[in-house]
Amino acid sequence: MTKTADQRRGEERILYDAFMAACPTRQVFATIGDKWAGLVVNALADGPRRHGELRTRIAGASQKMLTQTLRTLERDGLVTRTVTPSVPVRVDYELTPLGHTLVPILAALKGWAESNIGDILQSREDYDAKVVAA
Amino acid sequence: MTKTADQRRGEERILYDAFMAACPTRQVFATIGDKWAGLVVNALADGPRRHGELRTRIAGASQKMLTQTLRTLERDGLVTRTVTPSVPVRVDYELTPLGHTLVPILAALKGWAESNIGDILQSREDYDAKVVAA
DNA sequence: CAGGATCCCATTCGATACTG
DNA sequence: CAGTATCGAATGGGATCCTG
Repeated sequence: MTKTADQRRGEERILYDAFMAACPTRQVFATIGDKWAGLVVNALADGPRRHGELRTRIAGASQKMLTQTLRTLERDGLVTRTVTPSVPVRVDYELTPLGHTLVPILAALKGWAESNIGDILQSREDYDAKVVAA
Repeated sequence: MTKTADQRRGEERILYDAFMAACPTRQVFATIGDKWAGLVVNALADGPRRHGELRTRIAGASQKMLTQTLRTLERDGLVTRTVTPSVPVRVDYELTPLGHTLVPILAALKGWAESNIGDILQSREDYDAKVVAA
């Protein structure tokens, strides 16, 4: 009976896993909270884009990450992928209706971020200054 | 002149770094898009909590991650950390006014997730079925 | 009770090279 | 042009032990 605490942790962890598996928010967060997904959705917000266009618009994303992100979004039904089998293949990505409903949410988040980034940066400076002093 | 493409990538990367450094949304996302930060903010939405309470409410977060997340949120000025030097130390965490303004945004995201999780899960099933078939 | 310090495994992501 | 495959570095995150 000495490991009661540890055992409890283990049980909590199992409960947590079950809870998480059923938690919609986290599952969704796993996709759209992704490093690139938000940028991609924004880049697609005002119309379809070709793969190459996205690479340009989201300069900095490696081709690997871009493809990977697009696959995830496609899997979740947020974007469609349309292949036109011409001579150099052409692939277009476009937001689905569901994907479009996400845009305002992201916009709200973006708005909040832009409104409060000043305070946050200031807070970080203060905090870091205090830590150095301590 | 043969490595033009590579060089362009490198230049894009530098521009990207500069852009990212100045992009408020991404900086904020780095904090609140974190695996645990959202849960913590939610757990604090309706009042201050002690460290131990948070551990219980967010069962599954290791103590390390909880502390780390709280530190980040504190640094960003979203929560306050109050130490009461009693015999067993007591530490309370509470959302700042700024932190509270984030709650509705998170709630919107949560609402969207809960509304659309069904479609998303269905889409994943369909997608996976197609992949297996291919 | 709160949380710092370590160890260590799993995943992420970028760079590079290759295919249709 | 779009995408896949592989490798290696970096990071995230959990388990454990220790302090005030």
